[in-house]
This record gives sequence, structure tokens and C-alpha cells, in this order.
Amino acid sequence: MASEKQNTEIRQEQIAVAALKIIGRHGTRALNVVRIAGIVGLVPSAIYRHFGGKDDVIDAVLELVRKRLRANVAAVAAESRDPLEALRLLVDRHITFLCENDGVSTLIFSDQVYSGPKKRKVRIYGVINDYLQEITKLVRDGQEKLFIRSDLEPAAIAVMLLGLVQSPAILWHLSEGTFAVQSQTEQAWQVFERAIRGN
Amino acid sequence: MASEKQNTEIRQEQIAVAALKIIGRHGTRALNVVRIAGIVGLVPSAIYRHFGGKDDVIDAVLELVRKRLRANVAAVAAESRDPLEALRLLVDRHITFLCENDGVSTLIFSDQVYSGPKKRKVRIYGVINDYLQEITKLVRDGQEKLFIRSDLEPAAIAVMLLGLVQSPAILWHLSEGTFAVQSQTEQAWQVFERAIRGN
DNA sequence: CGATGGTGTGAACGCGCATTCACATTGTTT
DNA sequence: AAACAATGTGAATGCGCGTTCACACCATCG
Repeated sequence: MASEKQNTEIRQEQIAVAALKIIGRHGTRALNVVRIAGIVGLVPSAIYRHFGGKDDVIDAVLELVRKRLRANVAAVAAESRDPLEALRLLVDRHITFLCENDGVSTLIFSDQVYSGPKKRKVRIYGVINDYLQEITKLVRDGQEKLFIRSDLEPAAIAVMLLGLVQSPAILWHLSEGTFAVQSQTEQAWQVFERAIRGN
Repeated sequence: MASEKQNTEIRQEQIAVAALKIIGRHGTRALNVVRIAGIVGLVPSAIYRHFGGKDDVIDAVLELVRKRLRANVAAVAAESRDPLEALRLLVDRHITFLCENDGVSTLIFSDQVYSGPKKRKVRIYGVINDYLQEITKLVRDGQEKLFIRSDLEPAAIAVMLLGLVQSPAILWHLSEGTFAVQSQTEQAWQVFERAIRGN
């Protein structure tokens, strides 16, 4: 019944993806090595061939999230013609990302965060800050090109944008998909855009 | 070393408060009967005189949160002269509430939510919806009195308001109090108010 | 061909923690 | 005063789960 041998790098990737999937579907509490191993097709102890322990796996998941967030920003920057449109596209992508991976929200608040090494909290803050930083760049760019009012701090706009999406996402997955996340985000974006658009 | 006997109702209150405090300071993972009992001044097994189990304790914490959120809305409604001012006061109160009780944010996303009985998720959704409902009332009132644009759905405004506060709160407690939550909320409110204020 | 290192396996250990139970204490009712 | 219900105590139980370890397999290198 032995699984085929795989390179550690591949396994690490598989394990991180599996972990994120578990967190998304069943919450961080359901994240245990048995389940992870099950998805990857390994025996629990095999996990320790590729990671020092559960904590390291969680760190890997965080890096995965960081990558995907970065990829989203890069994508919208490429697709759009102006920064304001880019922000709108980012809102769409971000909400989709959060809805498809409930785990992202839960991981950030997870007890795993607070129980783990203190570095954990710092690391999560870093991931979010990275993301905010990139959004801030978009905003600043929009201000320079006069698409966005320049009497507002770019960083503050970025945080607002995050909040715009976060609440609907929470409500969506608490409501088991009942909450009209699409409509809510749509309206919120319009209000938001009117408030920040350059005159 | 025996504690004085107390009425079950009093104990239930004490236990819920203790639990919320633990969640806030150390995360939901640190929420165990030993710790709760320690704070209340009881022996672990005594908890079971007042609650059926840990799950019931968590439910009690949720009710505690519901009460406090309701109290906040009632307070600002009483303090303010117009609905728009009420909303601004509510933002202040809500951010304070979230910062003082980190536990509220963590509890909502907690694995405990997803692991517990399915009713748990519904219950949390209910708590938030209650709160949203009350905010929506304020908004609608503001629209009728022409303080708020009436071409916007009251419920959508309410959700936006929540998002306005939530992100800063998250960043604040991830950053260990470094993040300038006050300044952020201030700016966000101004942008938001300009967007929704009746012409 | 033998050695070595990387990967997978199954069993076992140990800890944290929720829960239970028999017993003690206190307050109230009859 | 006796009986009973409510509350508090300490010990014991049992489970989930992270982690470790000795062993097996297999590729690559010398």
C-alpha cells in the first residue's frame, strides 16, 4: 500500500495545499496530521519527513496564501487600463478568493495563530501588510493619474478596500452561501468609488 | 479551599465572562475548562454543575456578545441627536469593543464554530444579523430624516459600516496595538460619511 | 556490488483536556 | 431535627492528536 516516493519539494507543496483545503472546508480545528496525510496519500508520520512539525505546515500555508494574494494583484494590474478599474477587478478577485478558500479568513483568526510561536502572529501580519502594500501602490498610482482623489492617504484607502470585501465574505460563509455577497459587494463598490474618485 | 456556593445564574454569568476574557487574551484554543474554572475560582468539574459542557459555555459567550452589541446600539441612539451622528458614535463604540475584546473577532472565525454543532454557525450568524438589523434601522431612520441618501439599500450600508471597523480591528490586534486604528477609522468614516450623506 | 541518504510505514508514547463519578458541604424545606 | 436539593471537590477515565522511533524500500553514488 506504499505511496510512490516523491521529492520533498513536491510533497511540501501537496501538503500545504491539502492543509489549506482542510482549513477551508472544516476549519482550523480539523487540521490535523492524520487528515493532511490522508489527502496527500501518506501515512501521518510521513509528514515529518517534509516538515519539522505541524507549525511548519501552517507556516507553509501562509506562504501559499501570500503567493496567491500577490498573484491576484499582478493579474488585475495586467488586465486593467486604469488603476480605478484595477481596484474594482481586485475586489472581484478577492471576494472570489475568500469565498473559495474560507480557510484564509479562519486561518487569520485561528487559535493556531495565538497558540503557535509568537512569530506566527507577526508572519500573518506580514502577509496582510504585503497585500496592503501592493494595493497602496495601485491607489497611489491612481492618485498620480488623477483617477483618485489625492486628499486621502493611500494606505487608508487600501484598508478600507479590504474591509469592503471582508464583511460580505464573512457573512457569506456564515450563512452557508445564502448571503447575497455579489449584490452587497457591487453596491459597496459603487458607494466607495464615488467617495474616492477624482472629481 | 472550597469556594463559597453561588447561585447557578451568577456562576453562569461569571463563567461566560471568564471565557470571553480567555478567548480575548489567549485565543479560542486556550479556552479550556481548567482555565475557566481557575478564573472563576472553582475546580474544573464544578463547571458541569452550571453548564452541560464546553459547547454550552461557548453558546453563553455568544449570548453575552449579543447583549453587548445591542447595548452599544441602544447607547448611541440615546446619546445622539441625529442618525448620522449615531452611526459615527457607533463606529467608535464598536471599534473600542472589538479592541477590548479581541475574543469577539476570534470567536466568530474560531474553529470552535465549525467543529461544534451546526447550530453554532447559525447562532453566530444570528448574532451578527441582529446587530446588522439594528444598524439598518438607524440607517433607515437617517434616510427618512434626509440625513442619508435614500438611493442606497439600508442593509448594504450597515454591512459596509461593519467592514469599515472590522479591518482596522483585525490589523490592530495582529500588530499588537501598533496599527493606528484610531487614525484609520477616523479617515474611513469621513470618506464613508461623504459617500452616504444626504445632499 | 556495497554503502549511503532520502522517503514511506506501522506501532507506540505522552500530553492536554473534556467529561464523569462518588463523596463532602451547605442551604432549604418539611 | 431529618431529608433533600443544590453546589463544590478530587480522583479517575478516555480520547484525540502531535510526535518519535525502529524498520523497510529504493535510488544514486563510489
